[in-house]
Amino acid sequence: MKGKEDKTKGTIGLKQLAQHLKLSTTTLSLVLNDAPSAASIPKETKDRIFKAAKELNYRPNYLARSLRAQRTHTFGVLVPELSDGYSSMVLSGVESVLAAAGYLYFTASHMHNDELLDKLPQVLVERLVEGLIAVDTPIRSMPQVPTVTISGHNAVEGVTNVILNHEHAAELGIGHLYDLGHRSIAIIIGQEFSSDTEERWRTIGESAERRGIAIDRLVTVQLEGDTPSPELGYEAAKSLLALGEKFTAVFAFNDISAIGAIRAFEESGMRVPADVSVLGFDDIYAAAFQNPALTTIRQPLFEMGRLAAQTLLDMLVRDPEKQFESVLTVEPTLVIRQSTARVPVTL
Amino acid sequence: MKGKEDKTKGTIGLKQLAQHLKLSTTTLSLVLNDAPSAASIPKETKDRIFKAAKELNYRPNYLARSLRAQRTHTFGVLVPELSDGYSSMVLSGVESVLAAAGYLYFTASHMHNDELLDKLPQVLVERLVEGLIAVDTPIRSMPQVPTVTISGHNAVEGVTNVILNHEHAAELGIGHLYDLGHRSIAIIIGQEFSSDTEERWRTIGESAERRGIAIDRLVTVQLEGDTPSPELGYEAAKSLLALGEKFTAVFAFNDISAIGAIRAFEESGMRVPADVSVLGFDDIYAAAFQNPALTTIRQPLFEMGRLAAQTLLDMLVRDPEKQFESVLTVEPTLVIRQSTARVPVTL
DNA sequence: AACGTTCAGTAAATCGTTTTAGTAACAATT
DNA sequence: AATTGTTACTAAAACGATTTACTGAACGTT
Repeated sequence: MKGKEDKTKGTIGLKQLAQHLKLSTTTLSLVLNDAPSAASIPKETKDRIFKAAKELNYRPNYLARSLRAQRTHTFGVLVPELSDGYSSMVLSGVESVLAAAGYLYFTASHMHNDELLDKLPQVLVERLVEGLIAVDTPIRSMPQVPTVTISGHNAVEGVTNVILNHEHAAELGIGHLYDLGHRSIAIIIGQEFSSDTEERWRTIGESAERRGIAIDRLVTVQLEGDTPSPELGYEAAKSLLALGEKFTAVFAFNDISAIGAIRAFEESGMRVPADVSVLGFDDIYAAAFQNPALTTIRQPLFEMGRLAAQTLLDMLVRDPEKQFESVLTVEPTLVIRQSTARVPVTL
Repeated sequence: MKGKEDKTKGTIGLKQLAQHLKLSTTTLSLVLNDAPSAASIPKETKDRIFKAAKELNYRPNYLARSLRAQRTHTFGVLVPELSDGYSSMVLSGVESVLAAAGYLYFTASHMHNDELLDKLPQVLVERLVEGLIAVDTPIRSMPQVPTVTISGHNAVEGVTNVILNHEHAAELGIGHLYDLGHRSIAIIIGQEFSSDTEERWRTIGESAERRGIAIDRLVTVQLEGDTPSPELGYEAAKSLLALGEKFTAVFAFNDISAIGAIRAFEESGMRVPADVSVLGFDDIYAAAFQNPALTTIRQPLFEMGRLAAQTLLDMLVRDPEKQFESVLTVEPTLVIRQSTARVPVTL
C-alpha cells in the first residue's frame, strides 16, 4: 500500500504547483510560457511563479503538451541496418541538426525485409512522428507525413530526395583510374535492392565511353547477398578472377566490397596496388585504415544526414508553404590513398 | 481557408467513429481493446465496430493513450558517439529486443561532453522514456527512471550494469600471447574517460603476473584524444617505438587503436605479425577485414545490447518487484586471425 | 455618476483516449 | 410483487497541459 505517496513521487504537475501558489493553472501556464496575454501579470507574481516552479522542480508533461499542441518534436528515421557504418554516419548528421532544434528521433531498421518495409513507416506514423527520413530505403506507399529520403530508390510525389551527384562520382572514379593509365577496368556492381546500383552502373558506363573505353570492355560482377560484410566483395572478386578476363583496376560498389576484393586479390598472389588498383566508394571509417589504405569516392554521409534533417525541419517549421526541390544533390570527392596506382607496365 | 476540412484530414478519432456508429466512445474503447467488461457486448455490435474501425482506418492516438496510461513504450539510449561502430552494434541488439516488444527508442549522443552528459538524461526523462540504457557512459546523478548501463563506469544504486568478464578477457589475451611465446608485451591502454580503461589494465596486469611476467616489464602507452579514429593508435604506437623498449607483441585497448598501431609498425619497417604481434579488442566489423586480419578479444556487443534491453523490459513489465542483479556479466571470446604469431626467434 | 479601460486573474473547453461508476431494460427468482 | 441478475450500453471523470473567453475590481474621464 503506497498508492497515496506515489502520486506525487518524482514529478509535480501544474495543478499542484497552482494549488501551492493559490493561483490557477491558467495563470501559471501563461506566465511560464511567456504568452502575450501574460503581459498584464505583474512581475512580482511572475517571479513567485518562476521561483516556485524551480524550487518544486516543475517539469511540464511532454505528452500532455504534445497532445494539446499536436506536435511531438519527433522524427522517425528508417535505415536498412544500424551496424553497417553507413547508416550510423548518416544518423550522426541527422542528430546533429535535430539536437539543436529540440527534436529527438526514433530509429527503425528494416533489414531489407518486405514485411518490415511496409510496417515500420506505419509504426512511426502511429507514434506521431512529425516527419520521416528514409535512408537507402524504398518507399512503398505514399507517406503520410513529410518525408525526405537519402539515396532514395524511387521518386515519390512530394518527397525530397538527397542524393549524391552520381555523374560526378563516376567521373571522379573513372577519371582517376584513366589518368593512372588503366584501360581495362573491372566493375563490381551492387545488389539488386540497393538504390544506387543502377545509377552507378549507368554513369560509370558513360564516363568510360566518354574516354573511349567501350562499355563492353568493362568486366563486371554483381554483389550477391545482403550481409554488410566484405565477404561479398571477396566472392565477387573471386568470380572476377575466374572469368579470366584481363583487368588492371577494379571499381568497387562500396568500400566494404573493395576491402573484400583486396583480400581476394592478395590471396591470389596479386599485390594491390602494384598489380591491380582497387577503388572503393563511400569512404566509411574503416577505409582510411585498411592496408593498403583505400582510395575511394567519398560520399558526404554526415552532411547528407544534416541536409535531410534540416530540409525536413524547414518543411515543418520554417517554411511550410514553400515548394521544396524534389532532389537535393551533394558532391562526392575523390580521396586518394594507397590502393590505386599507375597501371603496371606489362612486357 | 481550409480549416474545416483539415480537421478530418488523414486520421479519424474515436469520437467521430462513435458518432458514425451512434455508439459511445466508451463502448468502442472497450470493444477495441477487448476489455473484460466488453463481455456483455453482443458479437454483432462488436463486429460492426471492428468493421467500421477498419473501413474508416481508425488509429488510436498514441499520445492520448500514453497520457492516460502513463506509459510511452519508449526507451532512451545514451551513447558516446554513433559513428564508431561500437555503439551501433549495441543499438542493433537493443533494437532487436525492443522491436519485438512494441517499444521504440530515442538515441542521444553525448560525445563525452560534460554539459551533454548532464543534460541528455534530463531531456530523455522529460520525454517520458520508461527506461534508460547508457552505453559506455558515466552516470552523474541518480537516474529518475529504471536504468541499465553497458560497460558502466561507476556502480550506481539500483542500476544494473552489463559488463564483460574482464578477468576472462585479460586471460584470453595475455594467455594467447604467452602461448605464442611472447614475454615482452606492450600495452596500449585506453583514454581516461573510457569506462574500461582501469579495469582492463588491472586484469591484464594480473594475468601477466600469474604467468610470471612482472607487471613492470609491461611497456605501456595511453591513448590520447577523443576521436574514434585509428589515428590515436597510430600515435600511441609511434610513442611506443620512441621509448626504445623491447617488445614482441602489443595488446591494444581496442580494434581501432590496433589498426592504427599496425599501420605505424609497418611504416617503421616492422612486419605484423612476423616481427610484432598485435592483438585487438572488441571485434568490430572492420577487424575481420584488416590486412592482416585482426586477432582480437571479441566483446559480444550485440548480445550486450539485447541483454540490457531485455533486463530493462523485465524491470518495467515482466517482474517489477524482483530485485535485479547489479552486475550482469557476458563472456569474451578469443578470435584468432592473422595479426598474431609465434614470437620471432632473435639471433 | 456613468462609462470605458486597464489590470489581474480564472472557469471551462480542448487535445483523444481509458476507465469507473452507473443506468435503463428486461428476465429470472423467490 | 418485489428482489436480484443479466445485458447492453453510456456519462463523466480522469491523464496534464494550453487557450479562449470571460469576470470582477480599480482607475481615469467626462
